[in-house]
Amino acid sequence: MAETPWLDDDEMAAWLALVGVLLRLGPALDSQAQRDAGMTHFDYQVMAMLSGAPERRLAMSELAARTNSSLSRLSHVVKKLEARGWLARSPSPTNRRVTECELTTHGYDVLVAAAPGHVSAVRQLVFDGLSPEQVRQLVAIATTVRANLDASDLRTLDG
Amino acid sequence: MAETPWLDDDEMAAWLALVGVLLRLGPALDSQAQRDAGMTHFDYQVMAMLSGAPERRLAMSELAARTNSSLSRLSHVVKKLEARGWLARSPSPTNRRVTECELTTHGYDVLVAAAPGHVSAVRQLVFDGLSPEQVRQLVAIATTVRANLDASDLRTLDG
DNA sequence: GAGAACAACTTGAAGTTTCAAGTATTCCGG
DNA sequence: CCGGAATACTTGAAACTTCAAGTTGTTCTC
Repeated sequence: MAETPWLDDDEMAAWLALVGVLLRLGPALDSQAQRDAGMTHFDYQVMAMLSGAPERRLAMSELAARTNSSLSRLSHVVKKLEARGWLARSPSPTNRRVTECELTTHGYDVLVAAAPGHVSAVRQLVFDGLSPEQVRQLVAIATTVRANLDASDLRTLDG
Repeated sequence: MAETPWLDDDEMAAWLALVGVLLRLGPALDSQAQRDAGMTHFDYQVMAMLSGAPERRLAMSELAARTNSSLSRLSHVVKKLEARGWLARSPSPTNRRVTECELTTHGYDVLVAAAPGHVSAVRQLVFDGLSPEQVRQLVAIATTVRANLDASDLRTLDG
């Protein structure tokens, strides 16, 4: 751990505010999606990523990467969504250890129906009151943090 | 829902980056805290908030507010931490429906031992690579988003 | 071209969080 | 000061996520 310089005032303020967002935004999005569309925010993300892929199809591991989730988490969720008929799994024709996931027509319809409410929630919860300038700042900041997270994944923290 | 203007390019970029952070930062912090201190990041937050309060004591509802959690979630977690001897509950002397929570000496020691690893993780995962300018921007942005979240809590979304 | 590592999943159990009730206490209007 | 609302929690069940294996298939190395 070596030496650990404490957080300065700005950093502490940023950290507290960020934790507040972290802890509240997830539940808030889940609650909206659950109420309006009977799905989790993560369910929505999975279907949205599929809908944007060619053929509305992706390998599980690729889908996990694009939804920022573990393969295990994805596997459980996909099983649930498959049971609802919103997507279907099938073995990849080219690599037999790969499972591909495809959004069904029904799933696509459900996604389309859920989209406006989702976008409206994101607007209300995140972008309301932010200037265009701040939105650009947010892109830069969040991108840097994501890079930090990716780097730490590899080093399992602390190196 | 009224009309729903879609997200523009900057907003979409910000949203995707933010979701990435949202989905990865929580687990990353949990994993560090679990590995180094045998606790959840949320457990840490609870104990840290108590340690900063006068007498290291707070009512459950106040603690819930300061940790951005539901009372129910807090209640379950406090029960767990109490079983470990890290904190103790007792009825408030002044208001009989209030339960107060106090960090024990042992709990304080555990917290102090966990702090350096936690701070180091926050530094590594969040602040690494951010300029002081960006840290200040983050404060402003996160504060605005928090205000949005608070506002939506009251209106239960969509008004 | 075996066998060892590795990669892509799946699964069941354990831990966490939410959800829906339920209980006890305090507040407030008449 | 009575009764209905609101507040402050607690609890058990359901839903979700992680964790630790386990399976099957691919790739690499000698």
